Amino acid sequence: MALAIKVNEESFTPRQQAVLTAALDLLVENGDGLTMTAVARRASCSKETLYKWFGDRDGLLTATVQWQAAKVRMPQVSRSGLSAKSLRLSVEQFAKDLLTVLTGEISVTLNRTAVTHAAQEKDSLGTIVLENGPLAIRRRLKPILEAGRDARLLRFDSSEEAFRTFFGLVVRDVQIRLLLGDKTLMQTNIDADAKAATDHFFALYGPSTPQ
Amino acid sequence: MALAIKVNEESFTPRQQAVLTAALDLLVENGDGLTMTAVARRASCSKETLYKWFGDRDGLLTATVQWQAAKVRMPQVSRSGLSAKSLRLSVEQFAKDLLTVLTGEISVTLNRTAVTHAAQEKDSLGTIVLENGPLAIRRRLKPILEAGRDARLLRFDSSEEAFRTFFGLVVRDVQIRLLLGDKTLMQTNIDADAKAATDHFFALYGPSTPQ
DNA sequence: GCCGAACCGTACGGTACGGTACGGCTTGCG
DNA sequence: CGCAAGCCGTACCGTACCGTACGGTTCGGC
Repeated sequence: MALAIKVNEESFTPRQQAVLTAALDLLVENGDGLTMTAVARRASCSKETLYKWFGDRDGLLTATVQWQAAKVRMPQVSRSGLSAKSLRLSVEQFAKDLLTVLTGEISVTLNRTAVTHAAQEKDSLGTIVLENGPLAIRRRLKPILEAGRDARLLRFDSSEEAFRTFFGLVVRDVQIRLLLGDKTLMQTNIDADAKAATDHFFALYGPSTPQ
Repeated sequence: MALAIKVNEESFTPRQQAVLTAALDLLVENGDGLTMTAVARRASCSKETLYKWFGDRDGLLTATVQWQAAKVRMPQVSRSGLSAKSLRLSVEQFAKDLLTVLTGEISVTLNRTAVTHAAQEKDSLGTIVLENGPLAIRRRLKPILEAGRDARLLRFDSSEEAFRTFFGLVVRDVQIRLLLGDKTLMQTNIDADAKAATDHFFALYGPSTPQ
């Protein structure tokens, strides 16, 4: 029955969170290893309890992804003093945080799980990951960009387009390669990549550049 | 047993290709619907034949993905007359082709399949898709970029970095959103997006721009 | 026309897993 | 103490699907 979205504000009991942690661990260490029996054993609970709490396997999966995705709150960047330098630092920090999260094992696992789920006409996990991933990022970055525009430190017509370009400059092909299991992708210093992406972004949208 | 990579040069018989087509159709129309029984029924062949030809389910899956991925050869762009205008047109055409392929149903299905596969410590499909997707694109675009640099029409230190930035500018968040089943992503005119990406790329790497 | 090879259709075994039922244990409460 | 509720552990059932076996049919070679 899947319980739809139950997490929004009312959280889980500690015991339930222990179960979700066990489920997430199983997901991370073996993508398809999330069987109800395995979760029950790992969490030292009974399958009956799992079904009582989460309805069915999909409900458990959804709760796990939702719960974990909501935990991935990247640190807020201060948008107080809005000088050219502070704006640039904020953006660069944002790029760093984004890359750090995206290249993490948990993010890769969650995205893989959601993609697999979406491959079966069931897009609920995909929606959750989208909502807590790219869209959450957008919601957080957009005000910063718009503040930068108001302060004449950035130029763009559509903050949506600006954000998506920023996303592309930062992420590039990193995420898809990780999802596909590419191991030749060495962690070439996230800091350097974030700095380069920020340079590019300001080259495109900075005040002294056309368009 | 999976037959490792068998496709490289020796192709499949027409009958075998009909089987692979059936398998691909099943994949596209229902991601997880690729059961041996379904393929056999769709292709009007016996399961015994499937196992004889492809070894096991993984072999069939691998053959299907490999065969289809190899078919996705984007049209070559001419790099003959290398004027500023022709280079720009080549790059823009490349962006268009890339977006067209990536947003296609077959590409989404293949990538989802490969991601799912990679989520199970089996990265063979991921490697195949990587090899025929991003890496093939890179192999084809790099010489164009380097020719542009030789002709002083582009500036960059590493063609690898230039390519990856291009990829990011073109793809942005489109692919991950499609893989996650986002339906709010209207096809906002691939041509316009390709043009914008090309503009950005030349703004960053064109001859009159620092860095 | 005969034979063997390839293949179709189907039935069957084995297994993995989702979901349910039930006995037993602990805990809190009157 | 007695009882009820919640939960653990486990046995169990039904189903889906992989992989195999086998009889029947088509087809090319001799």
